[in-house]
Amino acid sequence: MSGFTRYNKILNLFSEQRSSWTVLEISAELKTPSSTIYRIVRELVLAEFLESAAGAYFRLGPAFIKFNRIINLSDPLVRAGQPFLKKLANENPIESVNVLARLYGNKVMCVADYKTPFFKNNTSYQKGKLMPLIYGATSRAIIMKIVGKSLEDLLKQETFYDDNDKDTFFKNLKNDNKKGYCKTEGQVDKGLIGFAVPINNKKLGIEASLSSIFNSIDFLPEHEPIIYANLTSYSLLIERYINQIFDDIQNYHQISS
Amino acid sequence: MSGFTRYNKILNLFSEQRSSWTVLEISAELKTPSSTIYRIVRELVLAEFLESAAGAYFRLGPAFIKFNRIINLSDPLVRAGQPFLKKLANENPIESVNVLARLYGNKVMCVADYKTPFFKNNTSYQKGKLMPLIYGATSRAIIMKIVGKSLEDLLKQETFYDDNDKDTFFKNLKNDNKKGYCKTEGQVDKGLIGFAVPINNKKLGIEASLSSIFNSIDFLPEHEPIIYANLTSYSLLIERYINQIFDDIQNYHQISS
DNA sequence: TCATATTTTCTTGTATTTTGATAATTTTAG
DNA sequence: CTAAAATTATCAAAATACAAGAAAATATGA
Repeated sequence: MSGFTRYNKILNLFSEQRSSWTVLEISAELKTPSSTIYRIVRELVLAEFLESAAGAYFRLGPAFIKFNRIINLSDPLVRAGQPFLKKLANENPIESVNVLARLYGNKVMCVADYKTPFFKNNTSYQKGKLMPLIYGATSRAIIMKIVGKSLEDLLKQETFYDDNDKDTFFKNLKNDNKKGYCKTEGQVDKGLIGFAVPINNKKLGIEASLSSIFNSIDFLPEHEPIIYANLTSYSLLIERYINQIFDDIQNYHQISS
Repeated sequence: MSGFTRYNKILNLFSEQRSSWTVLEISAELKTPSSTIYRIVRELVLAEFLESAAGAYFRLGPAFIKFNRIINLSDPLVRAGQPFLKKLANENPIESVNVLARLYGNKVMCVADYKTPFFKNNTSYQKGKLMPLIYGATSRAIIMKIVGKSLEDLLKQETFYDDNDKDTFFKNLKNDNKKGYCKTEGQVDKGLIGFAVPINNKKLGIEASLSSIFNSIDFLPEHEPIIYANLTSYSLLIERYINQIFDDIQNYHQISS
């Protein structure tokens, strides 16, 4: 273990399922002497990436809350998309969850969302939660704009159920590209139906999607064109706004240098 | 620069005011050769603590969003307090922002909040933003339960305007303790009035506060007893709930070991 | 309260990493 | 396509992380 890995391995032990660890537990898990772990943990506590809790346990520290806020205030995608999610929700014909998601390694992560007040179910897409790459409209809308070697690399780690499953996936992807949007039902959450369109900005390296998710039971076929129209127009607005934010950042850097 | 410091120094350059940096800029700022910075930045990008953006710029990476989510789902204070904020808001006689805040080093940080739909102004207390220790009810309610050497250490870094200012501060603190809650007007944000009560759990090492903030213009003296009663009863509920969560965690660790 | 157990820090020579100057390569922009 | 900019690779010297046990500090419980 060397470099940042040494710290990252410890931080990555802390999960939704297990959010507190003692030094001895970490030491056992990573097969590393406890004196070493004590030293590293002390460093992380000093930097507020960990904090000590009751009974010799440690948990993730407030530095993450601080940096998360900075991202929310400054990430061009979040900044550009966040303000439109509520508006999109209000223009949808039925109760919905609206999600802005992006590629994160070879998973998909929601970075902003808005749920209408009376939408009862929960989607699996929650801010910060990693989601599978090949299931659900939210994810597929992101991949549909990726081509060639990039796509190949991305899918390299995915395992399809069988060759037929794989063929269907690629056929759907092609179809999505023709239509301009994705639609899936029950792929990620039973009882929910999702629609998504891609959001891209090559200059800024943004590969993302905007989606609206509904209860299958509320959804009627005549809603589809409205949903699609809303998604499309808001995705264009967001893309335009991203460019504007980019220009602002450029100007800022030019002035201050 | 050694150990985690070397990574932390770089990460801490990224702020609300300046959220993207090039390697050369970092190198100049930290007076460290660029070849070294390139190597460290590469490590941080690999771990997704940074990500590369357009034009050779880097910004904070999605790892922070991921870990922030884990904290929201698992931090005892956030878990215990979050569900009550909306209820507290609804029982207040006027529109309000309701904040759960905690000690973070020698600053105060909001970790959860709920604003009633028609509250127009913004408070400075935002999730993840560091706030001064000695101004505002939210902060003072946290310090009021800290005594002796801990208090001394905490205040060591604070600079009071003059001796008179300092005296007033300690007199207020004593008074707050007698009343059981804090009230300040316009200390942090002009036009806002804040009420706060402490939330503590010695076993878990929690030093926090619960507060309701109102527009001064909406506030009438007869609201005060209701506000105070609400804050007090919810703070007790939250403290009890924290204990329950603590027991759950204890059980979890006993079962899994 | 004191004695005991647990947690954490300290100490040390040695092994491992990190560093930074420079060169080589890749990417970007016109 | 070319030139500039950004990034990676190399490698010996310098810095530091490591492991193991001892020591200290802290928590626990009768």
